[in-house]
Amino acid sequence: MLTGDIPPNQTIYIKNLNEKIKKEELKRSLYALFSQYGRILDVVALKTPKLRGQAWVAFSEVTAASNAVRQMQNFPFYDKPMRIQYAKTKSDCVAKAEGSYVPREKKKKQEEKAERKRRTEETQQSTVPNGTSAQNGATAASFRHGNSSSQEASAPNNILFIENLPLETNSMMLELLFRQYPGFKEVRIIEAKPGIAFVEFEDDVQSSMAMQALQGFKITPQNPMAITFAKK
DNA sequence: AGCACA
Repeated sequence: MLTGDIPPNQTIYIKNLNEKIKKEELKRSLYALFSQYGRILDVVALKTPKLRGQAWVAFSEVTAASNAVRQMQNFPFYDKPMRIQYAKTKSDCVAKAEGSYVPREKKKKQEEKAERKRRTEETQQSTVPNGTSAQNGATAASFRHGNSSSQEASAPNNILFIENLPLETNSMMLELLFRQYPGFKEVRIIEAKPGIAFVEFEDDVQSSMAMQALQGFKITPQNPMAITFAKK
């Protein structure tokens, strides 16, 4: 029983998170860590007694969630292995995107079931609101998904692999960019292979943050950086 | 262990 019998869901449920991490930092780190698998619609984390140590990450695609469940299973995140499953229910942000969102009023779990049934029986006269959201710019996902020769995303690594750099890029330029992120250690360029570089951080979480922040960064208009984790 | 969105 690895993930239990929970059917695939575009939202993942994460538990065994380090409860000492502040909510905002936790959400940002989760966003950075998981955005390599696809577009993230929302990250939810609460610190209430019942819900601390857990979080939900909603993706725009189920396949992104599936990859995340597999690849990040037991990933040591703030010194604790993440336990990841599919969420049991649909996220509000997803329902909103489909136009099927109904704000919850005070209700108990039993009434929720009844309401869910009622909702599906209703004829779908839901008017989709104005084209909402889709606010964050292009990220890692744009590159990997748009690339026909792309394979599986590499597992998280404290070393980043940078491609599509202008040929004249030197390590000083890259260091200026990457050293603004915590945990930065060093840049390595390969003289024999212009256009690529490796950037090392203290750990995977910090490298992920930098990846998220600088993904697609353009040193020249023709050269959006493509950042992935280096292969181990 | 624990499945929410206020």
